[in-house]
Amino acid sequence: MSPKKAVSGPSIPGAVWLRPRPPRRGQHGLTRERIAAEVVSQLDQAGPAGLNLRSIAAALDVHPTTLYWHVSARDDLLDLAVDAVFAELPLPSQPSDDWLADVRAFMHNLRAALLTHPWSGALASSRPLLGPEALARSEFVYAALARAGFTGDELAASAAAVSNLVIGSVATETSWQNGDESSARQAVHEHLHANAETYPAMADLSTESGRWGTQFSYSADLLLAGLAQKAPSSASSPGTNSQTPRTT
Amino acid sequence: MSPKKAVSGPSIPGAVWLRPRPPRRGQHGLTRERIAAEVVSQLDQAGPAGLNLRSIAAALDVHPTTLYWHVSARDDLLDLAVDAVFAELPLPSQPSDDWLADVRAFMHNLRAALLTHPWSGALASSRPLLGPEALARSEFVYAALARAGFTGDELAASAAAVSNLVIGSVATETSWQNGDESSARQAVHEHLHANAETYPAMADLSTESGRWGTQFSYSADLLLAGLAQKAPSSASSPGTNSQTPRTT
DNA sequence: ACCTGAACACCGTTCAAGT
DNA sequence: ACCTGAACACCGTTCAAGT
Repeated sequence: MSPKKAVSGPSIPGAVWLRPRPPRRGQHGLTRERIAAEVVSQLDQAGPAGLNLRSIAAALDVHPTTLYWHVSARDDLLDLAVDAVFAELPLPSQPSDDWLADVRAFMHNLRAALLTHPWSGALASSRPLLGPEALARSEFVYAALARAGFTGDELAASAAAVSNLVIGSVATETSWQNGDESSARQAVHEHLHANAETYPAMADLSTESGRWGTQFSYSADLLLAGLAQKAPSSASSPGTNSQTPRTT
Repeated sequence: MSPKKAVSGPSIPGAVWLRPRPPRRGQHGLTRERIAAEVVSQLDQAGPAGLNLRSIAAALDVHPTTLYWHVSARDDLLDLAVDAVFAELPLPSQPSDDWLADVRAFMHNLRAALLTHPWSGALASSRPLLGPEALARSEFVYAALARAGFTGDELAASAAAVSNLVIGSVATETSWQNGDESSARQAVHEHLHANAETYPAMADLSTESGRWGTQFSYSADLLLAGLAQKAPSSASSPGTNSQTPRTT
């Protein structure tokens, strides 16, 4: 049984972070951090479907059921792992004077971190991100957008748009990579081409890979252009009217 | 064993659609459509975690393993279910003369359809959407954006941005609703407030629910503003903010 | 072509017991 | 406070056999 039986813990995913912290370290020196690190490493190797408590426990040299002292369910492990990925995201100690550049950099950094662990995009999109590392990054984005003049609901919506676009993009991208991407891409391309009358606009999509990066960049720039345009204090966004965000 | 053993079928999620169609109907009149409908209904009741082959088979009055004649794995069932949700999305038989309005309407309609089946957002964000119903909707968006003048990679990136933002938003929104949302919201609010020094910008976020809709709307408008601004043939987008001069 | 039936390997979680 | 050990209920998938 977990310690301090769920004082205020609602049963949503992400709820690990809302419960009181469990004891620091046991006889085996088992901590949430060590567990999280092992989960990340096994997810990297086997993906979410291949994750099981028994092998994690084995790697940590404890009995499988021991894990239940430190977390309350398998789902908690995924929350720990996702937050560990966010920890890899560089967090500028202080913001620059260009909020738009800060947001753009955040988007690209977030994508990079999530791509390093291909399972993380899908997980991040399907559970509240309430871990301390994730919250710290959110705070950074909120601060940048607040400098742009966004407040209240519009601030929240702007920040959500930024995260959702990035996380959604990475989730889509990595969902292709779970199998043999090039052959999948080829099969889809043939399928669209064979049904060119029903899908005229999509019929001649490029079959080349390696376009994920440029396409993401352009997607991000679309949103950034909208942010720059709608920012209440557009004076603080040097690039608004004169030059639209770069297309790298 | 599944029929026509995987001629070109790559092992990604979404691959059901890339394999040759299985036989039409068996002795029990079992079809992919009937299976899909049952999966949707059980997902509505129990969510993805509660889905199991045995109860689906029972509801369809067949032996559990019979399902393997019609699909090749549990994962295929999820693909069928997601495409069935897309089928609920109204698809205008012909586009209007306002591409921006068409895209905006699509975004709101897609959100509405996905919210009807709270499990669908997370699934849609984590697998390629290659079903016929999903492709037909993609085609509609591509066509609208093509009218705006987007081509090639920029067309693909624009369409991806639209879907990814909507699907990502819904996935986030529904991930809160898997448990007791109001108490979760409350707990997070308290947590942020208790750590107001570390999260100054997020500290006084509204704790009210019912803001999902307005926030989504604003998020969508941010992207739409970017699309309008960057559209090569912006003449065809009547609703753009006239104050933003295009540079290129 | 479509479905059955038995069987296998596995997995998350429980609970009482140890120290 | 932390961990063990046994046990339970369940679940996706296989394969050979039926019609």
